[in-house]
Amino acid sequence: MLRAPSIRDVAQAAGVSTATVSRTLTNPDVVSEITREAVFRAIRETGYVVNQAARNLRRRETGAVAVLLPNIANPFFSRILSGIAEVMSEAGLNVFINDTTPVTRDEHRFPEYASHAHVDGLIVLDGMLRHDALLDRGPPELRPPLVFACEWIEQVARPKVTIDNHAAAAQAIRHLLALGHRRIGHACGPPGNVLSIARLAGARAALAEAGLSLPDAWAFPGDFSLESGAAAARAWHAAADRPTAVFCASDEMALGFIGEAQRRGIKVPDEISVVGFDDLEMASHAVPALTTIHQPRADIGRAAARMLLERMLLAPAERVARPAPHVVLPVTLAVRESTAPPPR
Amino acid sequence: MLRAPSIRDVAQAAGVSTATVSRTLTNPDVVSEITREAVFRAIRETGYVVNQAARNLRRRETGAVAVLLPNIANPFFSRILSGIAEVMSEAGLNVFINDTTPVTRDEHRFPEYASHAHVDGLIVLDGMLRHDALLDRGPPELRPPLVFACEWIEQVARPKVTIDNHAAAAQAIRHLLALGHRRIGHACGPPGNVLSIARLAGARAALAEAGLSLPDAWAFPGDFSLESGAAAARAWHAAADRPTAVFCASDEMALGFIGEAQRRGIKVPDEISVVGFDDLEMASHAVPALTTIHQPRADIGRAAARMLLERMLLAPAERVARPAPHVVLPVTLAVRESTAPPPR
DNA sequence: ATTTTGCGTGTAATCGATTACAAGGCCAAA
DNA sequence: TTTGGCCTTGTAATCGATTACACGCAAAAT
Repeated sequence: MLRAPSIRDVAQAAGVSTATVSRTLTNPDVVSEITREAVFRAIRETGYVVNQAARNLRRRETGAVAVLLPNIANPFFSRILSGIAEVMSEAGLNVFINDTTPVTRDEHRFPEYASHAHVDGLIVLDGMLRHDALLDRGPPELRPPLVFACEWIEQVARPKVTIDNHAAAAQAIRHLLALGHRRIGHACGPPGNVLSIARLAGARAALAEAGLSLPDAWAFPGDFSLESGAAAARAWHAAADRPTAVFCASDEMALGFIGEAQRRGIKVPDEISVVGFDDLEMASHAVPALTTIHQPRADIGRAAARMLLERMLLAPAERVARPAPHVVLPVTLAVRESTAPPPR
Repeated sequence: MLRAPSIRDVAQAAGVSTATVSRTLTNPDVVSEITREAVFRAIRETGYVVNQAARNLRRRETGAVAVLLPNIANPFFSRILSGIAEVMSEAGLNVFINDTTPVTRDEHRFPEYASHAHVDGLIVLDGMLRHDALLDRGPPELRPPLVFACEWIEQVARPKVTIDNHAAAAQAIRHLLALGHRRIGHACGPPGNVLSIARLAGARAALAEAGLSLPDAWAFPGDFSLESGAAAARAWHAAADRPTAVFCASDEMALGFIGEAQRRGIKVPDEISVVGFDDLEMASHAVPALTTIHQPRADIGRAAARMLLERMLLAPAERVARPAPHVVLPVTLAVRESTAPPPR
């Protein structure tokens, strides 16, 4: 029966003990040069690869971190993942990616991952996870360090990397106000989502500054998806009294909205201005190119990954005691072609 | 010092041996009901979670599979990943996702993952990996089972799940021919890529059937990206003698092409028909909605995952001996609004 | 010449779960 | 009463790498 070469085979081939092989691998400086060379040669000859399971068991760590996100298929997340993967692979850590809602939409599944037995750390991009699932897993010292990125859960005090959604939404609205719009609607994100709430509140605040308000009829329900953007466009089109501009909670919604509007013969931005949120790659290639809030997605991922690495270095007790930092990354408004002064 | 509860703690709490606890977990039928209950109660009380590293070490497996893909940020892959994750999580396996080109574009990095020490199986979605990296890793019995999905590497004989790219491209071209087009161009995928090659060849074959050919000047270079689609549109627009239809090797290219064309005042499909490939979600929401080849992306992922699970059950020697199956999933042409008879 | 210092290496315990094997208990058949 | 068999459980070896500790030897210090 063929078996993968183990550290013993290497030790034998090099004529040293397993301890020396192990040291050569993790701390080459402490062994003499002659031994080191012999060990490396033996490793090459035998084709030895360290057995991670054994290493992890002994070191009491797993060498992996997990990312929990609501939907892998959402292009918004992909660049954040690249950012995370970039930092983590530099640090020699594997990244598990876990979709929290593969089956049902509402009950965000909480995978076994949260446990120390599986990963050394956790990055959570899903604010809709049940917070008790995150908290009810044994004493805090035993739970792996966790950081939130983009979304978060109010009840769970942990480090976060986010943008200022409230201010960004206000900025989008102010852009529309500056163009002369007075009748402004909002295509909302999924109800209950922290981002939806903050963006709606920011929009409301900016409108209030100008002495305006957002009538309920102009707060179109949605869920960040293309389809819900299209639905918002239909609702907008069907309304008797309609706004001259719509701020959408995501680019997918904005693109869905514009597509549906154009399909109905509406001219964008001549008849309706549309602002998005995220700045997906598609935003600048669409016609009209989408005016939107640019999020530094790769930076968010990198920052979250670095913050997690930092927390992983802390002793458990210290980690629990230390306050959770909150990094807020700046966003910019990318003004393109989908916004213009209101008609007439 | 606080330590996670181990199987010993459970055994002690339940008043049994660790062997019995282990059996209760993996094979509940062999222990008596009374003992079983006691063990489960003890597990609940102690908050025990099995230590994966220890289990993996003993069982000589890792409980994880890896997916190697060229670019997480490409929306084409996301739904394939969902399909893979769905099947794998049902099977109780973790999925590592690994971007093979995080740093440099050309040298597709081959991660440590290919080794048995890290994963129990591998799904490769990147046909540009250096094949020697895949093959030069010790004796074949020791390498983890591998299946290709979407893309593949000719030199590496392994199970694959793909579509018939040649036939699909031919189908797209025939659709344009049926509309009356005689001057048809192609926006190509990245050079050297198996998909690019098959799609180009399929397009050529279908043109040849009709007694036509694809002039070099109408084979616009590209790399599947939005930007390269826009570049193709610029090249098309600048040409003195131009085709009345373009078949793009990906939806992103098609959308980039259409965007750039529209931006230059060209009407799609009135002045140029465009066909895509993939059927991304965006395809049906764009204006005009994109005529494209629909790929069953989730099915591809699921099929690849199932095939990998099957191979993982085989004894190493048998796996090496057995021929590699090739599953070809059917595609359909989604005819929408971006194609029409040629002008005049 | 003797002691000290320190470098390089080996021995052996350890991480936590699994499982082959042995053994004990109980009941039925002889 | 004894024997055989089944069911349940425990003992202990094992997976492969890491690391505390000890030891041997050579160079430096006394």
